[in-house]
Amino acid sequence: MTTRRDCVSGYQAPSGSFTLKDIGNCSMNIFTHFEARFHEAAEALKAEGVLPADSNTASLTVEPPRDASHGDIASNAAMVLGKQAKMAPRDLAAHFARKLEADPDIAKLDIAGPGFINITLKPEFWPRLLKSILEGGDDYGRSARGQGAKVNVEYVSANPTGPMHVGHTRGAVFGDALSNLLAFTGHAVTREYYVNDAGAQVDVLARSAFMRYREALGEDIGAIPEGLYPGDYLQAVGEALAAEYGKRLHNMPEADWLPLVRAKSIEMMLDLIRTDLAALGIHHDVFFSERSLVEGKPNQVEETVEDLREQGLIYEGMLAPPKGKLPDDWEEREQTLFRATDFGDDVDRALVKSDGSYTYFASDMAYHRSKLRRGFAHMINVFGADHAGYVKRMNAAVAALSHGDADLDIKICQMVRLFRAGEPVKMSKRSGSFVTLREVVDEVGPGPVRFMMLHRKNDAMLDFDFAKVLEQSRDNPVFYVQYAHARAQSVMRNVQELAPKLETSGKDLAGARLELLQDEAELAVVKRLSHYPRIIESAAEAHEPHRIAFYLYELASEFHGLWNRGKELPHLRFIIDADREITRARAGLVVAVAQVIRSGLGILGVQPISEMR
RNA sequence: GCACCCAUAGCUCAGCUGGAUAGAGCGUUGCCCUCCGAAGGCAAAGGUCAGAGGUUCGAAUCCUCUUGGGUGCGCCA
Repeated sequence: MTTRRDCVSGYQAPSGSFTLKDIGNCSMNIFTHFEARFHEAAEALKAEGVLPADSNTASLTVEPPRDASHGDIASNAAMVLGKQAKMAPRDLAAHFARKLEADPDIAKLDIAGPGFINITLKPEFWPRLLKSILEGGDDYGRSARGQGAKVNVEYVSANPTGPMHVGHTRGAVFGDALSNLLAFTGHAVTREYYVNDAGAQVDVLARSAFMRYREALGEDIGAIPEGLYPGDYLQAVGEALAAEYGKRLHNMPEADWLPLVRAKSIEMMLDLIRTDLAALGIHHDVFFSERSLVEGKPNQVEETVEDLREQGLIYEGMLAPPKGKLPDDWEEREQTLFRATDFGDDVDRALVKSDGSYTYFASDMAYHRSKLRRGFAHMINVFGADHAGYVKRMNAAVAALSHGDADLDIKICQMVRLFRAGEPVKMSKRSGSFVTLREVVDEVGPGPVRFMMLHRKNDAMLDFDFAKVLEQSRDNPVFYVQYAHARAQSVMRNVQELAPKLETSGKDLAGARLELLQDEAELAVVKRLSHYPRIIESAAEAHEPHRIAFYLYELASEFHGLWNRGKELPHLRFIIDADREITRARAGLVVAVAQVIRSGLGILGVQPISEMR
């Protein structure tokens, strides 16, 4: 397993000062950098006998303190180790302080509160850090933490029976952004879509398309019968079938035309879905066919069941009826069951239907077995809220199939409620008045859709207001972050106007006299920038891309604050005509802010804008 | 009946996997600005973190129960 220490284990220069090279493989994360220092100090204290040799330092953390007056970096080292050392935390903290005070980057070391060790870094540390941020460019924040591990992210997986519904949007965006995030942190990500092309629903789809086929041949089909898909998006399928087959399908028995119509319908519906997803900038690497599991030779579902049977995880038995409301057609019967309860599920799960075919769960097990066999020890599934009930059984399945060697994290995206200027948008499946993904994207654009969908924790409900996401105010985070980026770009355009010869790339500005940035608000922005790698790593570890959206809002807020100071105090403006050196240094800060916003938006899959209009 | 998710300021929500005096936006109140470095700025008030126990140096965060809301609940996909 990867731990924070892994990425600094090769660190060789405990007495050297902080440079890009030293922590290059640590994504310039100053917190992991100093965490390594604390671990070194702990080792030294073990050697001295202050700490027991077998002390467990796993819960030692290094974080930014909540209150800026507490310095730049804080650690709980003395508090988590106090008990093991049989010492008062504050006394142990003094030992850590003794070990760390020689560090050339540390200006001040305080022991505070119950035993926190607070570190204030030397003023010259920050210009060096800003320089390394500028030199890092688009790679600033990137991390090797994933160590190239293969991760399979399955998301969307909507039934190929029609266009994408707005309800699919959140999971689609979430899965895509999470994939970006994991790729940015050194994982080998495969983006996968499971196509449910084997069940009864695609037969219904085929029959629905067949109606449209007859319609395309000129027949008056009247109303689409109950139970079939009425959507007019199937007209194109009917026409395509008519063009391809003429009247030949018409006189065939259903058993003959159904596979042909079904294949064509699924193909066209997947094209439709791919187009919808592309409108949001989403592209999967693999579209995995459920049908391929049962049609393949040998049948992979059978193989899966046999595997489990050999492990003694399959039995024939009866399930107790669910308590409370009993299904109308409940009949007790013996069935083939998977011992899901051995792996934390509530009940054992049926694998074979009464007609002898496999259940959806059986093929889902085979599907995850396929993922395992394709070398994925790490899997993430993004589900909608309506599938929350499947989490336990899927985890049980993966635990059984992998013998506990693989992990599956199922992320549930809660519902999205649509509003139009504060009024809920009514949606009714019965009347067919549902809002499609495409309508939302076409109305507000992909950027605002993506940002807003990621601006909530995935397991909390989300309100999406068509009016709000286009509003130009601080209240609208999409605007506020984009505005910061546009402002930064605007400053740089002005800089170039003033000094056309000045090189304004980040790499060039890394050579500016960044130590001239001494205003409190300027340093606050640099410090905020220093948090970025940490936000990235924690968001990746927790599988929570929304943290990036919130970070960007904070960064934008800090940047706007700096801009506003320039209004009150002209000497703090970014561009000082009479002082090229300070202008260049501030340009470096502005470019770094724009760079980090661009980087974060890139992970969220949002196109930054360079000019407000 | 059972399982899972949620509950934090008047409203909408963060809270970095257990840290210090719980944060932001909106709204409210009070000042400032009318500036194209535009699509405002500063400040203040506002909290029993749903409730009750427990775990420990320390809990909004972890455990148990209760209350209120959401989502599901034999072989459907």
